[in-house]
Amino acid sequence: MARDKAETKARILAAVGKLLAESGFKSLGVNAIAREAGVDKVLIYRYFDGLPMLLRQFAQAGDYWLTMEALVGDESAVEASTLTDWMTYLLLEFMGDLQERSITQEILRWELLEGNELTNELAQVRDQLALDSLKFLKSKGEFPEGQDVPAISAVLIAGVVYLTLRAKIHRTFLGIDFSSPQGWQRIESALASIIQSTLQEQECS
Amino acid sequence: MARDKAETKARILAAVGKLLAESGFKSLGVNAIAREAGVDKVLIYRYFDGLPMLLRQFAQAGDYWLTMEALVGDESAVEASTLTDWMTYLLLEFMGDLQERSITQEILRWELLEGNELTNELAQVRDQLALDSLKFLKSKGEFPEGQDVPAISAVLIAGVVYLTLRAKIHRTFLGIDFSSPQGWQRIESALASIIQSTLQEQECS
DNA sequence: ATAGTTTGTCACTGGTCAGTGACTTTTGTT
DNA sequence: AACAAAAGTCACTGACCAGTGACAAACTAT
Repeated sequence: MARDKAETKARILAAVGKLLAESGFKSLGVNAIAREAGVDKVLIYRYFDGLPMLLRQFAQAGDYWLTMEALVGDESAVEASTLTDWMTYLLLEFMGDLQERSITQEILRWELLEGNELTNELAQVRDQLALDSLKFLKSKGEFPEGQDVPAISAVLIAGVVYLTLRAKIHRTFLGIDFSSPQGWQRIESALASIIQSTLQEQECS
Repeated sequence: MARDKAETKARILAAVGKLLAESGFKSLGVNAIAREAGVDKVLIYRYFDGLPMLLRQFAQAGDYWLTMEALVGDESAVEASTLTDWMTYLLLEFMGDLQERSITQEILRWELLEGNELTNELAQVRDQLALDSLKFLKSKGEFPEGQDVPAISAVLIAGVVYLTLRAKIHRTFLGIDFSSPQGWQRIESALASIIQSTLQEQECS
């Protein structure tokens, strides 16, 4: 092997991503990483000072969520006018994006079992994204009185995350089939419907 | 130790529950179970034919969810009249109950990583409970047209499960503090509000 | 070119794990 | 009392794991 420290470090970092995406965090150990990278494990200790520091470094390179920029960078391209439209748009985009991100899903699974360098980093960026989204939404229209929009968002996002994580393991949940686009279609409609009903001002009792 | 096969089997099963509740499924191995039960591990193979069969047996003794009976056994004791009231009542009871069930939570975590004897059993009972609930709700009032109540329920239940599992590991989610009763209060209100808005017939446009 | 440092290889320790075979002790049956 | 089956003990294998120390090869600065 060519003696190239930078290259070796890159291979190790890449191996972390590949293992996470393909086999999950369960099998993410020093030995497995070294094997995957085709590198001696002692280099992990030498270059990264152990697994925790390696994970921290991996986290920093992270690109685990879409950004507000990518979401609404060009507002005019999005067909949404009302607060309801925007919130629906953001949540469905978030869901679609999450489904594509194997690594992010894996870190979210991890987060349910223990906190570590990776999950903390991910959680921080996620919360920031949610905060930005809420601020953005506020600019699109006043939140209805008496509705705790952050709490409602938390419930819906939590639901989306759970369904996404679970769908990778089990086909169905509560009788809904998540192996078919129809199942996801029902969830999308349900989300849209919930947002619409909940955010709409109730002028008549 | 007294030579009592039945007693020994009971100790082993009890050890599974204790380990699950206290240390999670990660540490649930043959060695750990035998150690916890104060029993030689070879007996696990002799009496249960290995870990998978032991888990299956553990699952059958299961009492992992509340039953419809316990929920609405005495309907007159519940202050709920409308469909909305009932659905809110069921979901909040479900949430409160889940928070108390360490073993169930642990199996739900497990379910997000892999399927096994325990998670399959749990999922089956859970789905049956949800089905019964929906049937019960239907007896309390027609579902509003154009609303996919099962899908909406799935989203809300998924959200509740995710928030419950996550709260055991991290204090906050999207800025909401789940270590305080106030945080959970906000979630409860949000759920009630979502159900109310979504199920309510919209007579005025 | 030579000395020192960096890069990478290798072999090892001590620990945990699942699983098995051989053993002793108790119990119940005849 | 004798014997067989059941209950429980013990010691071991082979595999994997994290982490470390000793070493060889290559590059660099003098």
